[in-house]
Amino acid sequence: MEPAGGSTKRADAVTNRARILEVAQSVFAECGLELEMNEVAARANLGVGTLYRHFANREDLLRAIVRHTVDDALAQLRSALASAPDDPVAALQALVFAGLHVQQQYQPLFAVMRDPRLAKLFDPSSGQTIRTQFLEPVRDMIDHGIKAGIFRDDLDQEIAAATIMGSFTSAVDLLGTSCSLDELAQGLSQLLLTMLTRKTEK
Amino acid sequence: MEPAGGSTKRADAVTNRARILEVAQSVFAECGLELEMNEVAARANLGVGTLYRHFANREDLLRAIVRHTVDDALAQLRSALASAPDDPVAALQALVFAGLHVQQQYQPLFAVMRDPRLAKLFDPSSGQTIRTQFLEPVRDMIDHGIKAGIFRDDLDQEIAAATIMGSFTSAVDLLGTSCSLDELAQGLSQLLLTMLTRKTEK
Amino acid sequence: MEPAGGSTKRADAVTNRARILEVAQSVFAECGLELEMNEVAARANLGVGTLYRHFANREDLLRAIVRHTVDDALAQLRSALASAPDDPVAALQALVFAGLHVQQQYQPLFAVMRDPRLAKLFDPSSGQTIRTQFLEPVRDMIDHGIKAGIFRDDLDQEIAAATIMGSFTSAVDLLGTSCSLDELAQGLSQLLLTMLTRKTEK
Amino acid sequence: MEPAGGSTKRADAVTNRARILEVAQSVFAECGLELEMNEVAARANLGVGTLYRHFANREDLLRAIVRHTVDDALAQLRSALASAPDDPVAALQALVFAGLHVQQQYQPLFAVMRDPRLAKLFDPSSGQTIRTQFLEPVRDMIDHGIKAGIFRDDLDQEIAAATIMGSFTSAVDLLGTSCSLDELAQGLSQLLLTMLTRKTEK
DNA sequence: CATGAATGAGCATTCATTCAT
DNA sequence: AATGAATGAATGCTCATTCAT
Repeated sequence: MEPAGGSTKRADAVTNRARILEVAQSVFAECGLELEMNEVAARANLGVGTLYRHFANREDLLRAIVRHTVDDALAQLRSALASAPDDPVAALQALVFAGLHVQQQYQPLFAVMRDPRLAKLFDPSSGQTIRTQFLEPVRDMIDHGIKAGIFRDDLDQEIAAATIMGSFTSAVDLLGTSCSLDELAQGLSQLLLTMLTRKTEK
Repeated sequence: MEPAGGSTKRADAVTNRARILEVAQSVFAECGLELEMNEVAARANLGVGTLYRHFANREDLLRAIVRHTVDDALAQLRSALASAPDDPVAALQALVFAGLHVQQQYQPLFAVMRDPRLAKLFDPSSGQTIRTQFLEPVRDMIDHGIKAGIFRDDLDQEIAAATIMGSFTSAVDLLGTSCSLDELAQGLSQLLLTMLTRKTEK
Repeated sequence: MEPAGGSTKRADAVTNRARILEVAQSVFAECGLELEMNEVAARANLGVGTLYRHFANREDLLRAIVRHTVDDALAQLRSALASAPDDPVAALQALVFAGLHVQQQYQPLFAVMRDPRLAKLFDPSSGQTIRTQFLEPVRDMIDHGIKAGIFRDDLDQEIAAATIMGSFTSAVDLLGTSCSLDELAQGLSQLLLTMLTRKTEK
Repeated sequence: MEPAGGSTKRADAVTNRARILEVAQSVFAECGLELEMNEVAARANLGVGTLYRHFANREDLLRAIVRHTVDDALAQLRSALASAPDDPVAALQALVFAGLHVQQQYQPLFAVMRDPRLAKLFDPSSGQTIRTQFLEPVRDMIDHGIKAGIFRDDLDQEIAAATIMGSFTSAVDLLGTSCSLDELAQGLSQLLLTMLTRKTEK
């Protein structure tokens, strides 16, 4: 069994957890919650036992995958917003692009995010929380835009935020194969701007 | 095992498939893709054997459930649109309400609609197709609105349709527990109208 | 797969539980608490699934074996006592014989009876109770003998009962291979009588 | 992993086997035959690898535990007898006390002594032999008592010895929780003396 | 035709043992 | 010599599917 890095085995042990998580994520992408421990182990070129050394059980691994993915996705969204802190329109465009990108990158995971069984893996409370987390950056963006006087101030921010997040998902799911991500981002940004911006005088 | 209803077996047999499907749908609502054949049979007051007389295997049953659900959901959307054929704004409102309703009614199914496992049950192509079907009624509505001169004519109809469909899902998923469906429908209709209608002169 | 009885399969189902229990008991005799479900199934010429139809899990089966054995053993002891209700000496002799017989018959089970893990299979309370049950018939016998004026009335009945039960176990365990059961019963009866009976005048 | 004691490794190595055995015995006391190599190693503050340097495999370790325990138990019994070489009654009392003590101290081991699984660890023959060893000191004691003219000379010494040994086990198992060891020793000594001593003139 | 007992492949998990460091 | 990460065979249990009744 040759560790990918080619370095010594002992040194590998240190990074093994990360490697497993990486492999597991790709298995998850194919199999969803039906991810099999044997499959993960085989693809990681590890014995099952080694898997269990790093993750106490299947649910633990699943949780780790979700957390890892969600953390990364949120980081990408926040980083996009941070790139244009003073320009709400640019912020929206950056968010749309990042949102579509994340959606595409992690499509299989988000595809399973609404599965009731996924909720059971987390505290009953946090089940709702996971998806709700994604509203936060969007809400922030809307808030900034309103305060800057660029976005309409009669928006129901919750509903607007949910709609925006949902648009990323459906755009990639339904149109992702027929358009490029850039085209999608263009069109969607424009649409959402129409929705968010003040009506300018004719 | 005697059929619970007490009606004659013969009469039952005629409608058995429909009854099973109904039961199966409710089992699916609880268990999602983890639906068990024994469970369905038991709740339908049938032996497993009889279940297999109507559906060759689990995947078959799952496919039938999905088709049945999708058909019903589409019918509800179309019927909503049909209720206001000449008033684009009313049509949108009706569609929003129907969309949220359907989303809530069939949440477990739609929650799993993008699951990689579900996709495997259909032709690789039709997986995309199923979800794409839902765009059609929305596209129709937009089209009518544009032709009636009420909706903006510079819309990317595809993207708008996807956004609208997506908004139903996220609204129910993310806000469904904190608002009533009616409140949601109100707020969402307004938001989407802002997005769709022509800018009126100040 | 030919059912032992030669009767129809359906009819077998009725008696299957008993057959499994019988087989399981003999597997238990060899393997003790490490009894394997596969082993039991194989020896019963049944699939594992069938085993699980009759016993929800390994512990359930183990419990059933213990209960079955204990019940039978106790019945044998009580029946021996009942055979000489009015003659304490004959009752002791009958008890000794039955005790040795039961001990030999179920040696492997009793060998495991003190295992702490066995206790965990039952209510924490009944853990002690199982073995304690065996004291009852012995105590009864002693009591009768004392009331009949045949046995010494200065006996600590608890300790005497425990000693008698213990003598069955050690006699069979330690001497069972070198003496016949009858010889053992002879010798042991005499010894225990010496212990129990009043000292007669010289 | 540094040995906990902080002493030098070299010095540890010398006594390692003894230390491991001690630890293993205490693990065995808790887990019985389910003793785990990792558990033993961890409690001995050693890597598993080191454990395997001293005991070729689990069975080896188990055998060593049994031998060690049996040796100690026998030594305690013999030492008790040696404390009253000229007084058969005192010898019995000492033996009873030592027997109960040993039984309590090593209850988990003796509880499992007849387990079929344990038997497999030894030559088919020695399984019997181990337990038979315990008869020897008891037989000696009886013999002395008879020769001293204190004990009855019509005793079947084998059966008497087995009964005495068995009484230790059952007394502790069945009554150990409700009486103190001293009370038990008192009562049991008296009972066994009744059994062993000559009938004195009225 | 309906039934449900039987089947057994499949999966999560454990733990004795090995061996590169 | 000591270590403990890695291994994978083994085991309990589930559930889709079959088929004798």
